[in-house]
Amino acid sequence: MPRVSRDYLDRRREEILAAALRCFAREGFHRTTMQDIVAESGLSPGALYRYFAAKEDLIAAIAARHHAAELALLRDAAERADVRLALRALVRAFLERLSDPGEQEWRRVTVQLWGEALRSPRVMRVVREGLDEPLAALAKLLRRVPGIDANATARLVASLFQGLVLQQAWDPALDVAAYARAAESLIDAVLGAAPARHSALVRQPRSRTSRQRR
Amino acid sequence: MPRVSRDYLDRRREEILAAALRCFAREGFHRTTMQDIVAESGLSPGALYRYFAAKEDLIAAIAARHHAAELALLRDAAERADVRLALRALVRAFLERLSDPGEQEWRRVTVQLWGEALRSPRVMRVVREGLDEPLAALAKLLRRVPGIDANATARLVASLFQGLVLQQAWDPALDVAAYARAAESLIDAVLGAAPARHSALVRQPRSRTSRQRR
Amino acid sequence: MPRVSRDYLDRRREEILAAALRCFAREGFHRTTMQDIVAESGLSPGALYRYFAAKEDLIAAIAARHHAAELALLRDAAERADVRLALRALVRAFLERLSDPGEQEWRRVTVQLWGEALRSPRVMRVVREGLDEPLAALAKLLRRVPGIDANATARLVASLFQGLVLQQAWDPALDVAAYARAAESLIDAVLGAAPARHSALVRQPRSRTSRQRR
Amino acid sequence: MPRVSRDYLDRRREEILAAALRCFAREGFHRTTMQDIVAESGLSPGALYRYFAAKEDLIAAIAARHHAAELALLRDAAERADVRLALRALVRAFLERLSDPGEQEWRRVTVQLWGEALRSPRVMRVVREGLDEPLAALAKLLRRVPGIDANATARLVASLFQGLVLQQAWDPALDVAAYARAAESLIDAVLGAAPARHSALVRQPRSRTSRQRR
DNA sequence: AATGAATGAGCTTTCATTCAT
DNA sequence: TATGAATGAAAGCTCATTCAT
Repeated sequence: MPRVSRDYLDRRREEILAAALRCFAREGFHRTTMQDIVAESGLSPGALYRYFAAKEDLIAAIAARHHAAELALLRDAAERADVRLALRALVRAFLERLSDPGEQEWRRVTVQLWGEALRSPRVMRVVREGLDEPLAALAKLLRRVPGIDANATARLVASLFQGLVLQQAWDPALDVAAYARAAESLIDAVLGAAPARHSALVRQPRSRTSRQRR
Repeated sequence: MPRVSRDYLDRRREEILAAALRCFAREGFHRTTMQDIVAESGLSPGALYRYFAAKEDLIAAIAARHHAAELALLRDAAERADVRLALRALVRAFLERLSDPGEQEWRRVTVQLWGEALRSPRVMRVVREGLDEPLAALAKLLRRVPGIDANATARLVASLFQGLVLQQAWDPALDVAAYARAAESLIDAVLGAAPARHSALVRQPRSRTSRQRR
Repeated sequence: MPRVSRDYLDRRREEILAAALRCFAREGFHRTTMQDIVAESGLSPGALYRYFAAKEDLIAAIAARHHAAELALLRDAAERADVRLALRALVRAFLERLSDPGEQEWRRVTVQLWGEALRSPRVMRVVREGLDEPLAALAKLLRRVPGIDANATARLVASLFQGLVLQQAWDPALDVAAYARAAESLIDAVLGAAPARHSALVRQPRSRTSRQRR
Repeated sequence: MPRVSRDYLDRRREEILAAALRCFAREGFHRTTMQDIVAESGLSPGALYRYFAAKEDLIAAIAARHHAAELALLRDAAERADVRLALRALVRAFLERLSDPGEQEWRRVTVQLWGEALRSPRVMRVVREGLDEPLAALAKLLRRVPGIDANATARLVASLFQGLVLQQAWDPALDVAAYARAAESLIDAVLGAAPARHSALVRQPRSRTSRQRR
């Protein structure tokens, strides 16, 4: 019989994940100590361990949360009837996310997750699910396009997003909008049609400030 | 006046890097201890530290070596007169590398490097050089294609390779050849021509066995 | 909100300092390992580091404690109206301390501190405070004596104590009482009066056994 | 049958000791590595070890050299017929040494030696000889003064010198000349005579520059 | 005699996790 | 439930010394 409401517990959980995310983005998984997260979250070590039994659980939970959001975004875009419009919506949605400074922390952590998956079967499971489901959704969409290998092409599309995440993590001043425009041209070319107008792409707030990460 | 030849020293250095690479691929940077590398290399800690003053130096040296090889591969392909042939040669060369089981360790380490760069300015420097030079070479090549943003498109191409490395690291059974074929179709589409025959792509030695690492 | 009382924490701290003192006296700063202190204190390394973040902190804390006690002793003696009586009280108090076998460890550590100060700005600060305050108190006292350089003479007096500490550390069988008597004669001579009776000087428990430490 | 002259060997030995002294003065015994001395002396480790079989041998050799010079200085002064003149000559000679910047390194090392003696029986032996012989010479001199404890007073005099060395090591800007004057007044008082003129005391080159030793 | 690469025990410090209160 | 002091294995790295050349 819980002494506090389920809701309260969930909120605490979210706070911890948010604190952990900030730490991981700032210092990396391995340089972040549980004490750092304890300090960032304002909890005590004992309290923290009631919610997450190990450091790796934090990593996995963050990854799961992350991928759920991405899959939602993808499904949302993929519902469109027209393949081209769907892909374009996807590019635009993704670009919007990348431009959100609040999401930058996710980005940095994502890249670390990729490497971490190679070490931890636990993280690998989450990360692969995070890729497989989007791949399936993309492939389903692309199967409507004749003359292409839908599965392989889905992977190409995934690569375009992964590469962008990576390159932007390394260089936050990267011109995301130009990348997106080029990606749309590419999509148009593949879909074998005249390029559509790039109506109203979100403008990339290119922060030209020196990006240093000590 | 050194007691041993320059050559001997260089060989030792290479042996150490090879030992470190094996360890990093197996256990990850952070789970690999210097003792692990010492054991793997058959040296003593003191000897190891004569060659590399810190663990991070090993990481950076491995990255540098890695990128030099990749750049060479890229330059080699890019010297072809025809853009399409150059890109195709590049895809093929890359695919061959990926198929080489001896290179699998590099792949796994590469993905870790990506995350590590976010934490270590030292590694970031090496990693960015490892991207910037290929990007410049690709952009130079793509500038010959009218109507595209050469720089952004170069990044797209880089993404295709990065995504492939990542996806293959996660799943060594990935059908690299299918990915390559789809990439070539994509290139053809962008270059605005009828797809060429995929004459003799290297066959991917698909190991279908599930690989688990504790 | 600490789980244990402030008092408990303070006691632990003192225990650690006492353990460290024993180790330092026995083996010297540099030959004493943190593991030695851990073993001597009965704590774990982690616990030790909760109280003192570095080995040097232990040294500095011991020095500070030491000097506070000495300053108190000096101030106590210096409050006497008569200069001669004050100096004599000081000599006597000091002699008593030196005779206390419980203080022998402090002595041995003191001498090491002197050298350590030359290397560590941290220790130097503590050590200089430990000299400057007594010097000021002595000079203040000596300013009442006409015809002498109070500051320089204060340093002479300090030297008499320092030399005694040093010589006794090297030879615990040293005849401290004889040294003290000679010092009192010297003080009498300087103060330009007939030597007073050496009423009741504490007897030095001369351990004549040769002490060897490996 | 030596391949090189005895003289050559001796010169090498001296060079090594000089290099070691510089290192010890700069970094302290324990922070100085044999590699530091190797670098400072321009030799190789192997060569260094032909002359001194262990680090401690260097320390002991430096101490022995040091004390021989001091004893000579003392004997030189003590030869005088008049006790007062002898002591005054001693003070003056000592003061000159202290003022010599070339000797500052010895001073810093001396203080470390004092602590080191407590750890190393080897060093203790040298250090005690370095005190006992001067004490004997001083006591012999002071036995001519009636009504004093020659041995204890010899120790007082030694303390005056030890304290000066210590205090100057901590603060090179210390007014050595004032200290010497006060010491002479003290001697005069003890010898029961009117203070003599302080004719030509060596001037202390008071460097008021900030004395920092990192 | 000299060289300098190599040795390897041992150092200080860290940190994920536990558990008495 | 929450607290935070405690644990202790293990990490990265150093350095006095040796010895094959």
